[in-house]
Amino acid sequence: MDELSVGEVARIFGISVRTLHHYDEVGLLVPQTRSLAGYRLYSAADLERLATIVTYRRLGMPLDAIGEILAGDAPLVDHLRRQQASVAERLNELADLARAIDDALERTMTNTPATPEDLKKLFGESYSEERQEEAQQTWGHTDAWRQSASRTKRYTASDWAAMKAESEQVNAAFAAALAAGMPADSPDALAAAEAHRRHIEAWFYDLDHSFHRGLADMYLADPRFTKTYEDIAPGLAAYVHDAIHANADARQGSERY
Amino acid sequence: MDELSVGEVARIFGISVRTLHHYDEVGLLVPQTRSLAGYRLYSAADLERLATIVTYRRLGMPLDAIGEILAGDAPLVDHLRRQQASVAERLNELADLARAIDDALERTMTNTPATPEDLKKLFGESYSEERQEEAQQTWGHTDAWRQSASRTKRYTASDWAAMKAESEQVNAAFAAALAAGMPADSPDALAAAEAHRRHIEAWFYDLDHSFHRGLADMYLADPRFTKTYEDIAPGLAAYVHDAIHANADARQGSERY
DNA sequence: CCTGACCCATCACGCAGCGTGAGGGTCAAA
DNA sequence: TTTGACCCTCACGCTGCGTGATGGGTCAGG
Repeated sequence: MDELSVGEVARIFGISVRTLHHYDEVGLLVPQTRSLAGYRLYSAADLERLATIVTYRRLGMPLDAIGEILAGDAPLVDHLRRQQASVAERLNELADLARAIDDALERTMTNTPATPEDLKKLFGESYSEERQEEAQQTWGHTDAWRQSASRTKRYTASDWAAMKAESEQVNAAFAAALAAGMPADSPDALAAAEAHRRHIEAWFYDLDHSFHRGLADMYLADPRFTKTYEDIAPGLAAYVHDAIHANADARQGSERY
Repeated sequence: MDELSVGEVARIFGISVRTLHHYDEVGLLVPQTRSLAGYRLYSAADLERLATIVTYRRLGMPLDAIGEILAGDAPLVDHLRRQQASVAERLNELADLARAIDDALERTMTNTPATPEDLKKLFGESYSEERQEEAQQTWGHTDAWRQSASRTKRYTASDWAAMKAESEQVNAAFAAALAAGMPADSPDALAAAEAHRRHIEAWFYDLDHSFHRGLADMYLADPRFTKTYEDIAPGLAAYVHDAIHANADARQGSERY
């Protein structure tokens, strides 16, 4: 007898035994005979029918539609067209979805706050989590710190990059004035000091001229800040300090509000 | 109190009440309070959370992934990337499917025998099922009919269209020879007659020259055939008849096998 | 005759995300 | 107080099988 068991049929067609059981359950492919022990036995005709089923299944057709086709109740072409239409629709939906996800991804990327890793990449040694801790200890109770923290926590990597670029321009202005031999109370130096103040206001916290003086003092007192400026040009730290004080002197009288 | 019931929330977000129930069941969105009667009451915070859920749901994200994002257990970007990958994969699969279905459809179409409707469209009044019946009565017992029937029953609409185009060329050849004043035994007329014979052999049944004569006689005897030719050009029916006979005279002697 | 290694069988739950009743309280207006 | 619109909690249904659990069948070797 050339009748095959479930396992053999499954291997031949590359489908699972469970699938054959399922087709039997729903009446899509009921094997013509059973052995005495109740084993399903598939005839050549069954295999032919199964071949058709597997083919249409690969086209994503639902089982009941395949049943109709095999029963001759409905023309194949109709089902194929319906399949075609539904696949086209899902294809469109998926394409929309893909675009929506791409958009979301991009928006998320550009809106995601920078991670400590991002910051290390941007600022090198001058950024470290311990230094942040220390600063938190020292300044954490001040309004300026809280304001700064609440703003910077939402900064993205590109925000930080923009900030850095701007701050380098400010430093370059100081360095240029120093290199040109301008005194610390020259208009150029004052302009640089004012730009420095506005830069900090723009990115971190409100900074009036008296507070700005304090900051300048700290730049000289804390060797890490001093080093930052001295690395750019020797004498720059003191120059920046003096310029800021001169700027505060010059402007404080003219503040109006 | 600005707490909303399920129905209100559902309307606002354009989702179903059942969906809200489901989110509650699986713990994705458990409304903060219940009324005394057990009604779900959604707070502003709940609505915010729901807005996020709905957004990600529109991106096709599974509920548990959304849960993780909301819990802060997993970064959003990871999930978005996974979504992106899986959507891209499904998109490819669907595109393959679409192609497979198109192929299947085309194969099916080109292999599907033409229906009587197709034939009526192609041949107009000259095709009718009664005429087929009548022809079956008259010729059904002949070998030529059987051969023709067994071949034509598999012809598709495009096969028939090709046959029609070819037959019109043959008729045009006859008409041209007639219009040019060539006698029915001129080489052009003979060539047309031979083309006519081969055309019938190619599409319908084996046709030797003696059988061809019989066919020519019938074209004159049956007024429906006669009309077909006379509609093309007056005198064409007789001309075709004569040409076929002349062609048979000319070739029959030279037939070698 | 027993044992083991594979076959096969029939339940029956699981899944993903709700849809869709069934059966029964609740609430505000008339 | 009745009505009608809402709300509640089960609980099954859908698609096409995957994945055990539990229990017999078959065949070769000891």
